[in-house]
Amino acid sequence: MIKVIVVEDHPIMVEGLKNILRSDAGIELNGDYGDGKSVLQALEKGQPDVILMDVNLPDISGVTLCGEVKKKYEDVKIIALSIHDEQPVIHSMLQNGASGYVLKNALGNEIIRAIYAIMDGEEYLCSSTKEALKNADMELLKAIPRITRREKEILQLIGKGLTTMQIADQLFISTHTVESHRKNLMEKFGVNNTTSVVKLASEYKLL
Amino acid sequence: MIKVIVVEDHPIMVEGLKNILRSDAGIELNGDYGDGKSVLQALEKGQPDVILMDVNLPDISGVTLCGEVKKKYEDVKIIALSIHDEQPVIHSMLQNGASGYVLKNALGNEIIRAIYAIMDGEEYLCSSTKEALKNADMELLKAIPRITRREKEILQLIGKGLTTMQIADQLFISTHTVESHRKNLMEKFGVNNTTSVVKLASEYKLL
DNA sequence: AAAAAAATCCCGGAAAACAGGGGTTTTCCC
DNA sequence: GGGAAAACCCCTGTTTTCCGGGATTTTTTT
Repeated sequence: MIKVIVVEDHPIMVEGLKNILRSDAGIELNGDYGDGKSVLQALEKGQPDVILMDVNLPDISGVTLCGEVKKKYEDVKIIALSIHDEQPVIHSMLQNGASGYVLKNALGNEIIRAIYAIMDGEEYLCSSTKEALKNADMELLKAIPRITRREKEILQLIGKGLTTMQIADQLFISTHTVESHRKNLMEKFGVNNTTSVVKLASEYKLL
Repeated sequence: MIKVIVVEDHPIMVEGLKNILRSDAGIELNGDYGDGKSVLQALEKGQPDVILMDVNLPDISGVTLCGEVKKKYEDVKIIALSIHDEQPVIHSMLQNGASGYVLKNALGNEIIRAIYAIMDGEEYLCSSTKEALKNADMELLKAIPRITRREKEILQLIGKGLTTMQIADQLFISTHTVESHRKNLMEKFGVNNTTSVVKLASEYKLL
């Protein structure tokens, strides 16, 4: 029996997943958790074979959670579940140790297939995910940029529509500093204006 | 028996909803559809009492679909299902005739409760939705701005990171015209820079 | 304790966006 | 069909952002 746990904050979705998993005799559902903290606690008392993990959780990002789980329990396989097909999101999850990536618009049996595939040591990507990755060559694929606390702070204020000067005033730093951060954000996101930074940040749920 | 149909593009979610609806003896599930077009077709051959409708569909926006369905079949009650708790989204759905709004992180029985409530002629909002609406007084609530074809086009190009001049070139209009549209977008969204426009548009899934 | 990363500050010129004005053509409603 | 509103188009001056370099001081990590 393959032991599976589900990490997902939408109860209706959990309901659907339970249903799907129940339909397969070789899979045993060992509990579900609505956020990152509770699953980390639960793992201390024993690990499943596979975690089905939503990428958007209420407390911490799926990318971070995935990395932490794999660091502590390297044998646990993780399948990412997501509504995003943005390449950097997919890429970041895989880099953080996920063995599979299945979009939420996938059919139920793709989940089952994914579980068996990764138990066989394969990496499983659902068809839409493959489609999304196909166009870019893996080498050039950008991950979600890692931004610092301060940068995030400034990003959020920019998102609120504040100008450089207003941000400087609010954080008690000079406008030059704000501009530096702005510049670094553009650099990290690989774009050349703040609008695009905000758009990407919004897509990656960084705001 | 209350006849219900589900409009939702995530099969796993549909699975969960089916499960929940099956558990109630007074509700009968009359089919599910993955996009707006197919549900409009299906409605021509007969209407249910209630439609559970996802706000984010692959083909048309839930807001539009809701309006169209209500225009043709005013007796059909609609419950919006959504992951967003943004006020303008909620407001727009309700203005377009939805009788209920339930967030996807709601518990299964909230769906059941919502169905019965709206069949009694009430309006049903789940607790998180009420929370989201509470802070703003209803009078001032902004709906999602209605933008024109051209404006949307320009919005998308801005979202791609193009400058005014690049957009002008691409659409064969002058930079001044682009700036006018930019201005109108800011006006309609009630903000004073493009970055905020893009952020909001992204939240409302207008890009 | 050394090295790396983050956060802070600085400049000047070029490029773009913004604000506030105007006008013409569609579209929609009565 | 006619009037109003919306959509679309254009212009000028001012403000803000962007780009290209810098530099110094804290943290954090190894």
